[in-house]
Amino acid sequence: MGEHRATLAAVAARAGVSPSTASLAFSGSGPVADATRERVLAAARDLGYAGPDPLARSLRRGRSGIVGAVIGERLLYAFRDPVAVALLDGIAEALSPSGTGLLLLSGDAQHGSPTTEQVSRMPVDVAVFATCGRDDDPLLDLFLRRGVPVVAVDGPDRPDVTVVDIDDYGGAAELARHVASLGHHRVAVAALPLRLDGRSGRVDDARRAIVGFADCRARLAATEDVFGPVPVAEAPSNVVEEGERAGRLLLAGPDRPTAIVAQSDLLAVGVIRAAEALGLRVPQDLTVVGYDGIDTPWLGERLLTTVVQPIAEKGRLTGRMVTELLAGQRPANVHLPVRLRVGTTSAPPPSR
Amino acid sequence: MGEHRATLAAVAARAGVSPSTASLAFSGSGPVADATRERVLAAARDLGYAGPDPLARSLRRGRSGIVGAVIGERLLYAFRDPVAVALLDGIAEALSPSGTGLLLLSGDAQHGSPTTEQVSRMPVDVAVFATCGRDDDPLLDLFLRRGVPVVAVDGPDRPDVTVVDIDDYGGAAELARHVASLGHHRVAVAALPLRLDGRSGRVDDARRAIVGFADCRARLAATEDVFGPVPVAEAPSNVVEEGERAGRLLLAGPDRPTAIVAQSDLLAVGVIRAAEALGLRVPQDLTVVGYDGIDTPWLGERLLTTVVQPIAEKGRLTGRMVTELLAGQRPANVHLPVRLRVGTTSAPPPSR
DNA sequence: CGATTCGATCGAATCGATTCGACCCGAGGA
DNA sequence: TCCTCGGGTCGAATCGATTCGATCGAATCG
Repeated sequence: MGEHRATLAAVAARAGVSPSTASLAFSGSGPVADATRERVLAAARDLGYAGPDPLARSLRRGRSGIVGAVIGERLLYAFRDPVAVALLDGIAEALSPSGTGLLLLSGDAQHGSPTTEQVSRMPVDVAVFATCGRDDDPLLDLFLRRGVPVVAVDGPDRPDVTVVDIDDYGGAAELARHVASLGHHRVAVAALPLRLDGRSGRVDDARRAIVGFADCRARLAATEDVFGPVPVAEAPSNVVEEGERAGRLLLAGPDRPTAIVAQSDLLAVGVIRAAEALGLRVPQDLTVVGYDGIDTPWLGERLLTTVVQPIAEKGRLTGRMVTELLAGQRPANVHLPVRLRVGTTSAPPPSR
Repeated sequence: MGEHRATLAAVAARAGVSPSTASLAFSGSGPVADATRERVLAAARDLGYAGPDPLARSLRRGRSGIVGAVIGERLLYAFRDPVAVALLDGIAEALSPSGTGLLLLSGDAQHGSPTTEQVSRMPVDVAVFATCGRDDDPLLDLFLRRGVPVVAVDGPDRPDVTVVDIDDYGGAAELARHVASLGHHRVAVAALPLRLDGRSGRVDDARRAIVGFADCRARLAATEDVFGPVPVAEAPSNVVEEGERAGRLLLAGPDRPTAIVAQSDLLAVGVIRAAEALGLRVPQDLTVVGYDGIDTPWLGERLLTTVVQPIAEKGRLTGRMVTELLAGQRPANVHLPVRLRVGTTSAPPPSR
């Protein structure tokens, strides 16, 4: 165990060839006589040499063969979000043929987690900001300064990053018009995190000023462009439980809304749970709508009224952007359309 | 864009110090006068130098700061499996303080995916076989040959790898005895993949001989030690849909079982769906039991009878094993206990 | 006041491969 | 027969940092 691992030079020496030839024998690039290759491979076998050291190879080549996926929250939360998972899967699938690996990175430094500096020191060829396209993410700048190309999903619209996003505003607006056309006036919003700092609860003006996520901001703007200013409860992360908390909060007040616009399907499921815990029927007593268009097994036969985004395609396209960047190209931004799906969780408000 | 990125040497030259001093100024290890450090940092700022190149640093240090997580199937499938996700989350959490990254690796080479060779060339300090502790995984040997320590979860019991697993046999046996004590004799099994080759359907003797996964094998053995040989339907991956297919298959025959033992909760949910589609009531007409003890929102108020494994702890412990290996130690194997949870999906067989 | 120590800095070796240009030699063309 | 051409091989530079040991001046100690 103490002995050092065999190196390519050692193998070359044993095979009686120069290191350069040994390298050629392994990498396959360049002409090598079959006999020589055999000799090198045999020597490698004798010495227990399992191929060139990835680190040395990467240093020389100038690339690591690794793509970083920045996910904002704890792995657990990101993985509970079907949208994030599908996205990562799409990236992984697109990357697979080239043998590129996917490295999970945590964006926001929290208790015990590595510093942003540390994270940006990871050897990635491209960084994908998967679930946290915050406008002013320091990590984003760090990667760019380092010369690492960045793809931002639903991310900030900056000239130096490639953006893949959906028509957040358009979808949210169409959804809002649907709710309005049913006759609702008293509407409230269960919002995605405005910023990843763990805060939750009712959003006041000060808090509202710092909305850092493009998607969250666009959806909220669309809703308020239809209904005017509405009460907003913020969930600290995109999970059912937090949707339930936000729902309880919104339904507790004296002026109970007749419709709640949740900024994601997971939050919507939570809101529905909160409503039912209070004895409210959905949609008879309360209309609840979501965003994303994921499977919602929690709801049984009911179909959530929501905006369906092309998740799988988003993932695939993101993956393609990455491979293009790896190939040295500068791909154009992509803006995907969404579609309103009217389900069984929206209805006219109860007549008083 | 064409100009080469600044190097530490360039920064050192501009600051009027030697590269060694500049290195010290960045890494912080070793004594550097404050004034000197300032000068170096200023030079770095001028040159747009964002810190040492991770690849070079890794080569010199001999470690990459990356841990590989080998997940057997497509990302999408692994992420749909709450057990796998919780495991990864636990690892990520344990790794977080040290700033170590988690690299997702696909174990089994399939269409379009990188070869096993390619995967084993990733610069990882430790490899965790997260959801695919196949006994004879070639990837496992490749990593070991390369000198990369391996942690196998539910993995093969080999002297050269660290194993974290649960009492699969014990749990499955207790579960089987529970089912037997209810009076069931005609029992069938909906099995996890015996091997990751996409095959599904009824398992004959030839197929049975190649059970490659320790957990799957142990659970099956325990069931048959109680009931004797039973019909087995194999799911090609651990998702609800495949459980449903397996369920339909098992329920289709002339000699319909009165109880189906699913090797995971996800499969059990699928089996229940299949049963209900056939007009069978669970548990009155059919007993269905699972394994894992995850949340099953699909079942509404019903509680699955299952074996609960300590998922979160498994993840944490796996993470700890990894950090110990990174510290150069050789941790001992861990074997976690499980617990039978009797829910509302098991009952005596219908009287004829 | 001479000897010792400590802090700050520097030189040079090293990590392990890749790759460019040069070189050699045998075969084919003029 | 001489010249080219190209397959096969080798030397040496290079990728970009880290780190060990040496050096040097200043401060401390006896």
